[in-house]
Amino acid sequence: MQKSDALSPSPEKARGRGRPRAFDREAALAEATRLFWAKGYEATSISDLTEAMGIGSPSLYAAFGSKDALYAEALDYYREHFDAFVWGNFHKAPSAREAIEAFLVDSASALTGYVADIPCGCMVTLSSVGSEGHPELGNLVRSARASTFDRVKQRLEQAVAEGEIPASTDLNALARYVQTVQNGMSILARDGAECPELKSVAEVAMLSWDRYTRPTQAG
Amino acid sequence: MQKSDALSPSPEKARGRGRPRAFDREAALAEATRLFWAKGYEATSISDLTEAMGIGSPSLYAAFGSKDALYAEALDYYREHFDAFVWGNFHKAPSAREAIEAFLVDSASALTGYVADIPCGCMVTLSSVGSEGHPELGNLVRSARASTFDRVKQRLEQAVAEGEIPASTDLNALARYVQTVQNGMSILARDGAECPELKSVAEVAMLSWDRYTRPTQAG
DNA sequence: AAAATTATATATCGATCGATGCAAAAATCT
DNA sequence: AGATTTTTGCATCGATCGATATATAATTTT
Repeated sequence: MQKSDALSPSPEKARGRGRPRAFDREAALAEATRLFWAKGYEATSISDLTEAMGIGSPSLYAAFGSKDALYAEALDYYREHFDAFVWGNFHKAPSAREAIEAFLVDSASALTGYVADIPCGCMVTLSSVGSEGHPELGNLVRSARASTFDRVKQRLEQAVAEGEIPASTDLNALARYVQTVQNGMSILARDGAECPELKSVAEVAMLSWDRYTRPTQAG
Repeated sequence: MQKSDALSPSPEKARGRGRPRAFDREAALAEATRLFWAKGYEATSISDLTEAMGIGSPSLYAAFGSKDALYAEALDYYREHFDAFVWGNFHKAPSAREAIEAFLVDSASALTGYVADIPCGCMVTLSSVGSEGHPELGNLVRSARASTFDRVKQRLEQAVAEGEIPASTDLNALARYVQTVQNGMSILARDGAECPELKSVAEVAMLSWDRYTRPTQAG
């Protein structure tokens, strides 16, 4: 008579001592992700997390193991649930130019919170984890940051193969450039830049693309 | 007989008028700046600071007041001693285009530590102070970040006044773009990007300038 | 319904955080 | 010289950090 598939959440929170009901792990992870995203790893304390999740610290440790492990899971959650805001149209675009433009324009929207009720800036880009004291998490976020470059460069290679851009193009320089612009957007977004402002940045940035992918000017 | 006039700030070795065994305040501030720069505000503890400075915590508090105040002084020290690496040629350039190009190219050198033995990335750009818990310092670094935009935009306005670029140019978009590229460079530099890589980014970025400052294509 | 299981809340752990009180020690002033 | 001044090193403060042991209560099994 009880199916109890491990997640039958009730939004009501039981206040009694003891065991009110198994908390919703997914919802708690979502809260943790938002908190880490908005405040960063070090600035987010266990107290902050347990308060936002509505659970006690033993439940947190039983469910996620440690603060580090929770952050790692939050990173996965972030990439799984929010990357589409930035990369969705990129992957659907028929040409590299449209893909890059979609990536930058959609980044402008996503990073400023115009597409959903989310913190400003990219959780991965703005994470300062790894500067000291957390080498494992540092490698994690660094590799996450590197994936932006990888995706862009891979798309550029495809564009070369398809003849969209000249084979003589310096794909590393171009991909680093795109990565640089998108990274910079996160910082501006965190400081309060608005979506239209960043969209204009994206448009200006694309002018370099047009120029750079046409080495011999042939108007 | 004694040269200490008891109320003029010692110009040279910063020898306190009391006990000469007093530590070198300037050198200590330099160490603190480097530490904050490399590790960030929250990740740098008082213990880290006192160890690097070679003093005890009471001396630190007597000399600087608090961790916050020390960070504020470190920011001043940073701007006073290292901004020239990035802005020196910008201010000397005869045209806005050369100024912007110098700014981006010199940023590539400075942010990757090619001009001196300094941490990678910009202390101001990468500072996550203000995300939570330190509103005063947050405003400080935010305004410091805003100064990049202000300087660039002011130079663009001058360029319009001098007829270097069309009056119809969207200076906000262009200045935000330059700011975005330079901010992004800091993140790449922190992740280990090399100087030549960022210089190529600067060159690609300048292609947008050439295109954007010529609204009616007249190649 | 009683027993066994499970996950919670309370309370607290040692370590470290930023910040200070105190007395010893060194240099200037008288 | 001695008295005063001032910084330092040692020790420690209360608060908070991340993490855990214990006890209790709701759920599951028998």
